[in-house]
Amino acid sequence: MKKSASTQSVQDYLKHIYELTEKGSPASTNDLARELDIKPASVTGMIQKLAAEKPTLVEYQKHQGVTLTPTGKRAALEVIRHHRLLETWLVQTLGYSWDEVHEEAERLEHVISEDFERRIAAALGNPTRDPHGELIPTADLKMPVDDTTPLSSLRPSQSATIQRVAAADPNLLRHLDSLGLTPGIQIEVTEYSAFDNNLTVKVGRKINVLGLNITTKIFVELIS
Amino acid sequence: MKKSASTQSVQDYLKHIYELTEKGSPASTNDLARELDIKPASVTGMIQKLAAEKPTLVEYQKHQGVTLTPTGKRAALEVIRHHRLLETWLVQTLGYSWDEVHEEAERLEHVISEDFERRIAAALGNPTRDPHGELIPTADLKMPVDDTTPLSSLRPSQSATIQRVAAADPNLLRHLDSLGLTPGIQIEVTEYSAFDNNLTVKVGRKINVLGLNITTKIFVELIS
DNA sequence: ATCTAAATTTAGCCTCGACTAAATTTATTT
DNA sequence: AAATAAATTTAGTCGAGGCTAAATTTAGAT
Ligand SMILES: [Mn+2]
Ligand SMILES: [Mn+2]
Ligand SMILES: [Mn+2]
Ligand SMILES: [Mn+2]
Repeated sequence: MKKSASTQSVQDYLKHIYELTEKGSPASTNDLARELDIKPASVTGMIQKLAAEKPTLVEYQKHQGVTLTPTGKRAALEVIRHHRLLETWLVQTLGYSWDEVHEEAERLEHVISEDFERRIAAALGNPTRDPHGELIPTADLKMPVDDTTPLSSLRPSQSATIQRVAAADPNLLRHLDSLGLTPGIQIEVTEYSAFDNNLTVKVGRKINVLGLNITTKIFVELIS
Repeated sequence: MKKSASTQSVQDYLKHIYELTEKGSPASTNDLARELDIKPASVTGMIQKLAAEKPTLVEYQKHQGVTLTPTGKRAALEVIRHHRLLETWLVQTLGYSWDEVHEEAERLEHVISEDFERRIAAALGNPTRDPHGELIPTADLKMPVDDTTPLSSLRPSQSATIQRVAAADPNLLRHLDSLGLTPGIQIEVTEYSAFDNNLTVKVGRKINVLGLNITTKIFVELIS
């Protein structure tokens, strides 16, 4: 067990590299710079440093982007686990709403101890998803597989349960909350417009017409 | 309302200057260096920078030590309030013991939002003392006056309630806990030895003979 | 195949906050 | 009043992690 003691900065780099490489391709300098809100030149510098460290965290080929080594991936999942457990816990025990937790968790994720992590995980009953429905990496740092489908792919007469809402913008989150579109909620698609891809969705007794910008961000599990 | 956004480092300096100047005299470079575990030369450098900042946080005279300005004092109390609320909250809601909380609070104190502070304060019922009995600065950043007396000044037949235990060493804290010497507990002094200043103290039905090293660290309120 | 635009890297610089070694000031003893 | 010791400050250096401006590579469009 190594205590690598990486900095806040390094942890954020690893976290965002993880997210950008989830679909398989390496993370580009520019994308990383945009996500981290750091200038591309600075990102190049940091990536080069990371790629040169003792236990290599990152695989880097000039002009080809970065990927994580297994060690780097574990470090990233550690931070992501912290983040998602913290969000869950802020909502459950301190009454935060789902649009408020991200910013707070963004800072706390870097400073809590492994002991703290264990305690909140236990207090919450080892949850598998955070308030937005994002999967929480397990204690041994494996990311569970997500088998949800985007709401945008459903068609009339299909019913489903909302599992995950992939949105960060607090305004959008509050809007979705006001429509009742939150994880755990059951919905039914009643209409589809091929022209604009709008879906008409029944939530409880309310009916909403949702555009692609929303339906691609909501992930559901079909009810057979 | 200014968001000064001071760094972790600056916050720790201010906090320790506050503590060292509580008895009236300025904090010396060396004392500060020892408390912060930073070399004296570095402390001089930081103090000089702090004394030169836009809203002055610190009063500094070469070779005469530092004191806090009202602004600096407020900043220090803000951090101390965070620390003590966090300790209280870690103990109450996550089952930490009083010898474990300090280290965790030491890191969290710098990253929680004012919103977080308000939420835990409210959830705890706006407590006035932390798990060690230290007074928690109020929401408007005033430090309540402490009117306790050291246990060492009591004499046989006097009874008192433990209010505060001024110890940081986890081993000592665990020892005191095992003796039942914790805030809120009632005690009675039955014997005093003028030779070694030992006090014999009755706690519940247990009798302990305590040396100066312990009795000067326990602060009580006399029962008239 | 060439030209251009976008992406990426290099080079040089900066601030923060620490450190060591050396100089200086203040305090204590003789 | 000196001499010595202790405390403090100065001077110079370092690593982390940013930034800008300029050079270079790669990718896209004729
Ligand atoms: Mn988040
Ligand atoms: Mn973060
Ligand atoms: Mn503490
Ligand atoms: Mn601290």
